[in-house]
Amino acid sequence: MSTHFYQRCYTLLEQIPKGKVTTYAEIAKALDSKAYQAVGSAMAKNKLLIIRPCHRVIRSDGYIGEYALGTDKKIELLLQEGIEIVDGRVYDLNKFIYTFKQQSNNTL
DNA sequence: CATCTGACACAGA
DNA sequence: GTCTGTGCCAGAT
Repeated sequence: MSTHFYQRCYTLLEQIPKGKVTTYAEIAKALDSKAYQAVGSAMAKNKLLIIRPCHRVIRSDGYIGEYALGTDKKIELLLQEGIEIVDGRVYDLNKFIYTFKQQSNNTL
């Protein structure tokens, strides 16, 4: 797989602790890119969605967004993680949001 | 609240 | 190798 970009997305996915969620934009920014949509595409293209907890990735609006197994399934999974979801969106996104640290070689 | 445009990476022709 | 279309989106109007 030469999809180096996608691989990075999957790697960041594993960085998300259980009970926490993140947004596509956050992942994109963590990759120093603005391809938030490409990040989502990585999840969709991912066949290991069972292994890769892509369900912990939601939209910046706080809404769950789409999911390969269906939005309802994604919500169910998040509920099991302990995320409070109301009316198809996270009640307190900022409460469960997880931001990636700058793991890049920041040699300032 | 609904709608349109913008930005980026990947797949197909 | 280049062009077009699209996608688990984001932000502004």
